[in-house]
Amino acid sequence: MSNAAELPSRHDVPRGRARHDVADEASRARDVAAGARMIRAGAVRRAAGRPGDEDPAGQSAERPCPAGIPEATVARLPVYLRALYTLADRGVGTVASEELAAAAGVNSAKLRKDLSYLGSYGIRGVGYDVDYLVYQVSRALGLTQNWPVVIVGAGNLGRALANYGGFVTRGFRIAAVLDSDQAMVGRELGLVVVGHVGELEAVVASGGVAIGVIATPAGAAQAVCDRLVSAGVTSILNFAPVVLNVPEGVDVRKVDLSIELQILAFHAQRRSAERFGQVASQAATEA
Amino acid sequence: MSNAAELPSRHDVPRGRARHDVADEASRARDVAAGARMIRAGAVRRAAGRPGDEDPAGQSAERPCPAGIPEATVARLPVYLRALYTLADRGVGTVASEELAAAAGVNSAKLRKDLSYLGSYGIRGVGYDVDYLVYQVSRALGLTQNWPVVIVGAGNLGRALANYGGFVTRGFRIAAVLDSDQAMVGRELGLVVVGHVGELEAVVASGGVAIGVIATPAGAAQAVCDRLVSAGVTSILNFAPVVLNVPEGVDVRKVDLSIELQILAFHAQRRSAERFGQVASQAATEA
DNA sequence: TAGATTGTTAATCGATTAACAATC
DNA sequence: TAGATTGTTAATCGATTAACAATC
Repeated sequence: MSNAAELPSRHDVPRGRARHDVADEASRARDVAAGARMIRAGAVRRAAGRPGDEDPAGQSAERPCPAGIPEATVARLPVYLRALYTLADRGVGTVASEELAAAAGVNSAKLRKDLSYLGSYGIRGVGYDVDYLVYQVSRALGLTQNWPVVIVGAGNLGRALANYGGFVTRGFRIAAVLDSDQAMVGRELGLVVVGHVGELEAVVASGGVAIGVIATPAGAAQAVCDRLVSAGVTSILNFAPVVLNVPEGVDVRKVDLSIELQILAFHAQRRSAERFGQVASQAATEA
Repeated sequence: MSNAAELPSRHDVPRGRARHDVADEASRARDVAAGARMIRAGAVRRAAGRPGDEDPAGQSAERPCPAGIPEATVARLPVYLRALYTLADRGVGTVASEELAAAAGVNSAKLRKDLSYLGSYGIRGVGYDVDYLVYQVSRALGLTQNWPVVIVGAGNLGRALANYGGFVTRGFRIAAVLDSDQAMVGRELGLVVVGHVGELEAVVASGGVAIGVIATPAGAAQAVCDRLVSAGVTSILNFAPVVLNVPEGVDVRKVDLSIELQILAFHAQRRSAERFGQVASQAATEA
């Protein structure tokens, strides 16, 4: 199965848009070697290297950015992608960097620079084709694959995650939700049934799971992490409030409510301090 | 009520630690003007300005960092604070930057530089007093106040947040959980009863709420945000997958599961690409 | 004192941004 | 062509880090 055929399908989204040949953005990757199909053919070709390079094997569509994309850029691509989907749903066919940047909450120079790391997918004087850019950003992020994810911990948070719609959408699917509590095992959450955490290794192996989500209490997180890593998981999203120790080559991202709240508190305090001079915040002391 | 008296209490945590005069870290801020109580008196004085400055008003303890703390540092302070609490619970009285940095998952130079923005709270040749540093970091973050928080949205996520223990702990308390669904109103979540979202303005006003958490569906988030802002909330933690528009002076932080997953997917893809050359990841295509 | 560790310096690195030549 | 907008340059800004003087 080609990657292109796994482009997250948006054809289920009702739209009444007037635009060219949308149905087959996905097919573009397949027959891009056929060349100059549309206005964009030049841009696609250029993505492989310098203008004028011929890219005879048609690999530009397969490997658009051999050089590394800066971390800060990677972190913003999902935001752009979301904004692009919103535009597409509104029937917008083409968008200028200024508009897209506004929708994403960044400035346009940053947006253009970020997108330039993926390749030259815009048209000077015109803007970016929304669907085409959706496809290119999706592909850069690895979302033309469908990543199976295992969620460990079926407490409040794990249940929230399993029921979270955005999870099942483009690029990810829940392979399993596991819990150590037998009372939890067997319950239906979203589309899956909670399994016992003892199945962790089997689920990872049989499901080809590369991404694990830790939604356990803090005390259990490191042990679960160790087991995920031993089983072959190399990407971990950690909701437990602990710093996980992982070997080289394993990627951990952390989502931490209390840290976010504390950062907000810092700024709130600073604002109060500015308003009241040296006196502490009314907002908090009143309560 | 003085700020110092609102230092988040840790006396409920069972500990068997051998250390000096712990009971009254909180009181330190009150009588710090009394001066040289301990080895640290010198450091405290210096925090106000250059070594040798006299700081006759004793304001150093009230305003330790007149200059701005870098954003990157602010974001790490909560991580240090957590590591410090863990050390304190283990009965550790003093910690070197190398150890604390390891516990927090950063390098020691960064840790020392970060802490230096708060003041000079270490002792050369010795390290940092754990309890004292807990207090100083807490104060820098504004956690010596107790911030009332309103959570809007009592769906899966809102319920998870309301039940989240870390929420109620040091520095924050849930003033209300609100939902637009009458079927939800009246249910008990953690320590509070779900109210109707119509009460939002009243709750914010009467509770002196400065921090709002948006845990609604994407479609409702901007409207809720607007109402929170109108009501006077200037710090917002947004779990809805939308870019919120807020006026100048309102601080929004975003927690977004699908963005984190997408960033993980990017790195996972890159690792597969490195392993297999140009071929796409097995992990995902197998499944 | 001698050993240890902080707080700070300065060099390096990466990210942001305005401005504009390229070009649609 | 003229107007518009991209992609890129270069300057600026902020963050990281190793190294070490200060000093406990």
